[in-house]
Amino acid sequence: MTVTPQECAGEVLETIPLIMRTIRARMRAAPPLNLSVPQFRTLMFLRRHEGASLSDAAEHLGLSLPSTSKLVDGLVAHDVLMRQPHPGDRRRVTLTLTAGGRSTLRTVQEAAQAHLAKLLTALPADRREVVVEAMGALREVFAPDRAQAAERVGGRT
Amino acid sequence: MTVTPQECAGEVLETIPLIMRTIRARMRAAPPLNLSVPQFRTLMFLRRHEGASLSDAAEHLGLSLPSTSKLVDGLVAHDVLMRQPHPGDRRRVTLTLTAGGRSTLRTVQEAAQAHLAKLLTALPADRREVVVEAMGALREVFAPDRAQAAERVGGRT
DNA sequence: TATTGTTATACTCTATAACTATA
DNA sequence: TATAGTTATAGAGTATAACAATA
Repeated sequence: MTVTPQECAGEVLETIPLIMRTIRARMRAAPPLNLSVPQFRTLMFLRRHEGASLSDAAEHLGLSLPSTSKLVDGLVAHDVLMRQPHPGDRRRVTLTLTAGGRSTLRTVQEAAQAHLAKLLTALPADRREVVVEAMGALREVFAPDRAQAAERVGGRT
Repeated sequence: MTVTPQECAGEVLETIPLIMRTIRARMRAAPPLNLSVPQFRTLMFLRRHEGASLSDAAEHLGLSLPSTSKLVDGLVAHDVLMRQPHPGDRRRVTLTLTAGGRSTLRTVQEAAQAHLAKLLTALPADRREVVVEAMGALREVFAPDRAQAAERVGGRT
């Protein structure tokens, strides 16, 4: 069976928003902080890129600078993120997770991942493998710079 | 290689928002109407379910009734959707695409799908097949009622 | 009383345009 | 002049709570 790009695109268009809905709902429901998906992604990025600038974050997130700035406003207001002056270039800001932010992120990530994992137990292992392979392929297509395997919390030990 | 649910969940959590970002951006950029993803999904649903009620749409979309009502407000304002009284139960509304809405939806869907398809040509056919299989598996998990193959526009002929 | 939908209110997400401060 | 970021403005998405109309 040969799958055309059009067919593949149709499946993606049908399926991704559906999954997104579940991810969003779970993220918002996860204590201790009701993070939105963009907020979560911002924290994930900053955990991997300590002290990144606003522009760095905007580029990674695929958002405009004003949107990113506002996103950061919210995170700072919730005390999970710090905006600090950049030593050496006073136009820049340096973004860093607070200790609480680090802990919140860990908790929320584990909760969201655990919830998805629970749903995914409905699939046999070989179909989960297909899903993992597909996710890799899609990251190559949609974000060639981030095509490596995702971070694994609670994965094989 | 055995893939644990946790690993699989991590990959999904990393990848889906990324793809979603691209889908959203393309949808908003597609003439003749800058549809949001929820607006697009609403129209897709109503094309398949002529004359559905607001509650039907809300359930399919996974949204609250007030959110759905507001979503419909916007679509009606753009003349792509009609709200009509339900004959026989005056509490209900009957949602129907306008002729323009039908045409707009077709155009936007084809444009979005074509854009994704173009990106997906970067994958060899066997990896696209893996993606299609994975989408099917994920729909089974996240929307058991909609696990059939997606509608295909421009697929194999 | 239960169901269907809308209004009120309050956040977040997102963009473009205009602006400030620094290099 | 170019770069980094913020503020102003605007529209969409989303929820809960309160309400209105109909069954």
